[in-house]
Amino acid sequence: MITSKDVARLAGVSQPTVSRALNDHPKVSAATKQKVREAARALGYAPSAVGRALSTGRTTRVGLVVTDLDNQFYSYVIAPMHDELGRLGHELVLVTEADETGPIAERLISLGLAGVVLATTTVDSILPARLQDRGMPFVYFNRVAGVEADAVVVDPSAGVEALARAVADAGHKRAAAIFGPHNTSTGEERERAMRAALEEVGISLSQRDVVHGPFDFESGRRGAHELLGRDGAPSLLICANDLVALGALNAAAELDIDVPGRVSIIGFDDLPPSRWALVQLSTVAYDLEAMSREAARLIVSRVQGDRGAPARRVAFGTTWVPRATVGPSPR
Amino acid sequence: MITSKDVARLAGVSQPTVSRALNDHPKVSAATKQKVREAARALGYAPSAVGRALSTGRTTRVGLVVTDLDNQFYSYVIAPMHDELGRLGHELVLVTEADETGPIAERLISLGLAGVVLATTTVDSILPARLQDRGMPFVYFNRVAGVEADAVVVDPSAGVEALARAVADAGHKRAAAIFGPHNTSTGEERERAMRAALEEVGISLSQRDVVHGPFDFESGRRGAHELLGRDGAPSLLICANDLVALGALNAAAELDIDVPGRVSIIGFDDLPPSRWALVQLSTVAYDLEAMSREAARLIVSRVQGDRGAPARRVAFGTTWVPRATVGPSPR
DNA sequence: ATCGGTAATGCATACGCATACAGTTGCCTC
DNA sequence: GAGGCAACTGTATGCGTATGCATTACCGAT
Repeated sequence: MITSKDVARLAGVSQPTVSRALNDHPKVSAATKQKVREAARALGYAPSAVGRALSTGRTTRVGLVVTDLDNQFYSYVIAPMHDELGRLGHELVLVTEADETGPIAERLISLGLAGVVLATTTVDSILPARLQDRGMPFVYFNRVAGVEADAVVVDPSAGVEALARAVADAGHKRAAAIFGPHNTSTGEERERAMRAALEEVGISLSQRDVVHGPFDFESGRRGAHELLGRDGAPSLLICANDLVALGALNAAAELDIDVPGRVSIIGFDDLPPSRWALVQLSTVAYDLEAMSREAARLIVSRVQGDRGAPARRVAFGTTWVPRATVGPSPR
Repeated sequence: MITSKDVARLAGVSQPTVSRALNDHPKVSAATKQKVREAARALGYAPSAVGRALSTGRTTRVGLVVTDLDNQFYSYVIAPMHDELGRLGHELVLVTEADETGPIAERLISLGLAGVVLATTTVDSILPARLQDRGMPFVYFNRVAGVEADAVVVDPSAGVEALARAVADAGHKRAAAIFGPHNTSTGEERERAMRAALEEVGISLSQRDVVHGPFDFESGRRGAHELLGRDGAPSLLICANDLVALGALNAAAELDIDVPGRVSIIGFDDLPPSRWALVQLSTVAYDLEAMSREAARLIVSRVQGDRGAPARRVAFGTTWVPRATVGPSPR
């Protein structure tokens, strides 16, 4: 390994001078900087992030904490977040932990992360409190929990209300729903917003026609098989997110149920597959890419100093995007 | 920050004893280990990966180098690779670099990565040679380049040959194709295998009916618009991978071309969306998850010592998976 | 010519951990 | 009862970088 000491020897200066020269310290002469830079280039010197981290007590690594990394939702989060972090001189480290009660806080500290983005916090997780105790900066992404902290969230109301009006106008009277888990703020909030909006427009949602499950394809597939398999099923199926809706759409195809002829299906997120011509899922959209980038910016600004600043909350609005999976209520 | 020195003070031992105790060094008495462990727990001590890395000259971070992180193919790679790395006590750091001629080798060294998985190497990339010069262990994933090194690859032949026989039996005589980029080993190899297999069964592939493009959805969409828009287009469209095929399928939907009534479409990879009831893409399958895990195991074993061992090459076989997008040739 | 001052650089050290090596026990053996 | 050995544990040090402080050199001013 090539160290700053090697560069120093070649440039004929001391090691600290190399450090200062390469970090563009103002009290190093231009001539020396030039000399050092040339020596560094000649040797192909790359400063060790490890040495720097130990010396400064800080790293440039940001952790993205996700429990279900195989959920495709995150593929649309990771790319922009990683890109924005890179732009800001930071790296992305993926961290999963099935069990948030375990020693994950210790693990995050141990990894030498500068800060953390929590993307799958459940409301009963003790992780936020632990992180706060330890002084580890963090940002909630999409979901929030008890502890006050920076957060990037979605405000479902606008999109959901527009959706409700649209389906009411299309003549739907009874809805079914596959909602998200109760222990996530996102699940609860969307469910609350949706129930309120449906009630507002006079669409009924019987307890018999509601199931809950994780935010994934299989949950949608299973839920739809259960809800749509029966006789006299509602004409409208509302899903916790797009992946659930895609699962439901596929279940409908498996059951040979016409969409939107017999049932209309609605998602939430507007992931790219929803826009496919083959799919054309009606959904509630928001700017997930911008949201991912915003989370990156928030955690970096938090890491770089303003530890004491009050918690910021950035909310992204939603819009209703009607596509081919919604139609008039049959009969 | 809580350090081993704090633990040492509380436990009434020296710092090195803490280090040895927690690393289960054989020459530390059981009583001392117990005492140290209790002190560590009481303080919530988490060993600093940074300090350890500096001291041992090694980290547990593995980089996954990808140019187009937003390509959904990688979402199906990242989850299992991350999981397997975690199992082996390592972390995954994502690294992208649009320009592989830049100082990326230096960056990889600088980041303090123990090893690297190259997932989007082009055959003309200088990165592998650079890494080899620097003594940075790496593994080719899916694609390979000039420098000899560990590699995890797909052998397309079995699946492609079965595919060719199947479509010949279905009466197809003329094919079109959207192949991958010429500067990727994967693109070239699949094209070669496919051309050979088609020739073997007497299906023609006119130069007019071939386009090349990146391995993504848009490439398939664009290519299909070009190839299928014309009169007298072939009855069979072969795509470089599933994402390309999904793009092509969607283009067909946009053009109102019946699949497989007027054209049969074939992919390569068997990504989960291909299995959706809505999609049912006929494709050449291999075990991408196992492949991702294998890459993780290879790089870790390389990092943990056997630097000198000869390069290993693990090839995954393919099978032909006929689904709904392939049918008999019209007329 | 001497001195103060400033700009530039070197010296010493710290960060947290691991490890070679040097002690310190205590116990066994003869 | 003395020497020796095993079993532990402490001391010293190094990893690569950054930074406070001391030092040098050189300038201008008196």
